[in-house]
Amino acid sequence: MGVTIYDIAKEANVGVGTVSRVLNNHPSVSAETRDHVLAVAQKMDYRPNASAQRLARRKSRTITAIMPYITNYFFVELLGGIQDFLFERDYDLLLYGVNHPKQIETYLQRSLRAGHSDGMLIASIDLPPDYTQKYLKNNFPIILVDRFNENFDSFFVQNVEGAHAATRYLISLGHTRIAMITGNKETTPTQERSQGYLSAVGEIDTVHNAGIFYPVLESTNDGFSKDAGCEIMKTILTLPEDRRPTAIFVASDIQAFGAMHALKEAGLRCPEDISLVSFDDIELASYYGLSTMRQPIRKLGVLATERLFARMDHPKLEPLHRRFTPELVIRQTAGPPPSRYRNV
Amino acid sequence: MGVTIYDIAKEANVGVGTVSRVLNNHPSVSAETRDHVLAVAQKMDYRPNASAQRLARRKSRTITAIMPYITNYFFVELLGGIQDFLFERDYDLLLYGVNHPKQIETYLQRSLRAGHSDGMLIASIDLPPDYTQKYLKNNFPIILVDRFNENFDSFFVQNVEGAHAATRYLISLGHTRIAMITGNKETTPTQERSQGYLSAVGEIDTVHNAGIFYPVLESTNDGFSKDAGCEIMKTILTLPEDRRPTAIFVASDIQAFGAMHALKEAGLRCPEDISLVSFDDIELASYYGLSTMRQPIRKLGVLATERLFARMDHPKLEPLHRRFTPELVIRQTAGPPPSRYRNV
DNA sequence: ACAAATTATGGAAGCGATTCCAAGGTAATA
DNA sequence: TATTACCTTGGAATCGCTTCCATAATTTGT
Repeated sequence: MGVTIYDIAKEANVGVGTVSRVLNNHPSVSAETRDHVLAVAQKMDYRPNASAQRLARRKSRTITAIMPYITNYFFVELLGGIQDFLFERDYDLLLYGVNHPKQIETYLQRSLRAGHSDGMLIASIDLPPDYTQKYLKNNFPIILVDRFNENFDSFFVQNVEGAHAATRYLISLGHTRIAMITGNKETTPTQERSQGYLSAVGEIDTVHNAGIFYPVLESTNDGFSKDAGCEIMKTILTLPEDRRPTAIFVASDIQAFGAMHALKEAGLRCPEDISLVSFDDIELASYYGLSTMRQPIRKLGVLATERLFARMDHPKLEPLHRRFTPELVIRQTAGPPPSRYRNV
Repeated sequence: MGVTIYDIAKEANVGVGTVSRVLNNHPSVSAETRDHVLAVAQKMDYRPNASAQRLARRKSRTITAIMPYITNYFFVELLGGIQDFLFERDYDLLLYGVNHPKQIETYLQRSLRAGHSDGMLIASIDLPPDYTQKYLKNNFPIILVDRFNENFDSFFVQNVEGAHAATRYLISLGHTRIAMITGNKETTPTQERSQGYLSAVGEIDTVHNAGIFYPVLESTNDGFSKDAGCEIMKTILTLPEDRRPTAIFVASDIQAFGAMHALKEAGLRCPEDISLVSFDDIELASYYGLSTMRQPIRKLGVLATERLFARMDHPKLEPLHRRFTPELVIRQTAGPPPSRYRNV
């Protein structure tokens, strides 16, 4: 089929070793020979065979990223951070996008084939325990993003603290009847953010927890969707007004969009009637004036990839855990409660 | 390092050929031998070496997708379509996300290495002419998405017709002073959509083209951004009211969001003061009531990938060109012009 | 019961690179 | 001039698989 280094060697009257050295910029080749071989390679339209190089070098110059197609924004932003870094290093990216939870197992299995890639980034996925063992045993370089595992490098935001800060902010505005809208119960962000929320409302006697609301439908995904947010808000609005929360901490921007929609449909205004603070700070949040907790997503991607390369070079590094504190971005969806409900 | 089929062969007292056949489900192995080999492989925690398989099989079971990080939505949606298809076929996806135009050349170059991947999807990128030649010469399977090239399979939407339909819709509502907001001049969608727009406004004598507005700043990307849309709208709003358009065809949803923002800031309402129709129908368009031209993005991804597999099986297929007609989705951002400007 | 066809198996020869080792040639040192 | 050191070079061995070919063992047909 294609031109091989043997063809070049023959044509250029040198050995294959020399051709290989020229192609890899090895120093011990005379300038003369180098130029000649290069000229021949060019003339013959030589293109190296990546598979053969991978086998011989025992390196794939490829890394794998596995992540769910959660919100578009998170996905793209993280990917952008990763890819910028890889481009500089001349590495390729194998992407396993998870549309359905059952795909995770398959993908993790594939990633275990030797020579498949040199390392892996696992984002927003809880690593199954048996795979924890497998990766540890193989000493395969992996980095967790947006999740914590003590055995592996982990880069994640402090969900508990962030949720706590968001709720505290609502309290500081004078709200005393606060609720939370969140994703499916079994997801990690839901659990951690709920915890932060509960601790904040529990701290002050005059503040009531008006309830934590989960998506009703058992959806295939994590429940962090516009529609879920909309449905949940509708449910909340069926409450009699004197028991209805005046402020809601929404666990994701995308749900907050849905919630705002439901408010608008019900003829209620935000923040005049109900205040919202959410979590993520996706691109459109700024645009629609959502007050939210900002996560440094792109930064997470870049730093995690950087660490992956460090680990590929030095497999024996101790696990590193870096936590990032989300930052409150104040915009227009949260304000004081309606005067009739104002602080005692 | 790892366990090879030779290790298994020795341990199981069989030849390597037999081990390979077992692992590949080749029919001519006795059930007995098969079970035994499988048991040994399992026991030794054998994991095949992907690089060696690629080299020996002369197949990488990988395809490459190269596409710009344009709007998040387009990107993710297309990728989702591609990946769903690949998952079924047990193929891997190598992703080249383009953040900056200069990366394109590098990526195309890499894709040309033999054994790198078995085929490629090129989305929303105009193929440089010299690469057209290279791919043709190599007979490397490539499929174009969202772009047309007569030499290759192309899956694309009819921009001209779509823009024409959008503009006609505004005209049908009674508008006579219409403008267009679009991306950078040199991009294909801008050119094609402008053409459709111009032909529509040119068809009727009473309708005036109030101008095609491009992004002011020379941005590194294509100009289809929220900010660009916002800036352009601000410029338009500086026009004296009797020369200001009553309707605008915006070449992308994302710019329309920016334009709506500018309108709101200026205290104008949509559609009461100015009507908008845009293009793309990204996820949030439905949510914010944007009237727009819908592109079947995911479908494009699935069909293109399907075709890529057909081409990998039969490299000699004639180029196939499939055009998709965008569909007008009527929501709330377009209505009749203010009464004082209503039709003569 | 014997030839022919079928089924299982072992193992050598690839796939196309990298890399190490031996060796030839040249220059430097004494 | 002899010895040592260094720079280039050729080519065999290797990476870990697949696959083809030859052969042995078994089954089928007559």
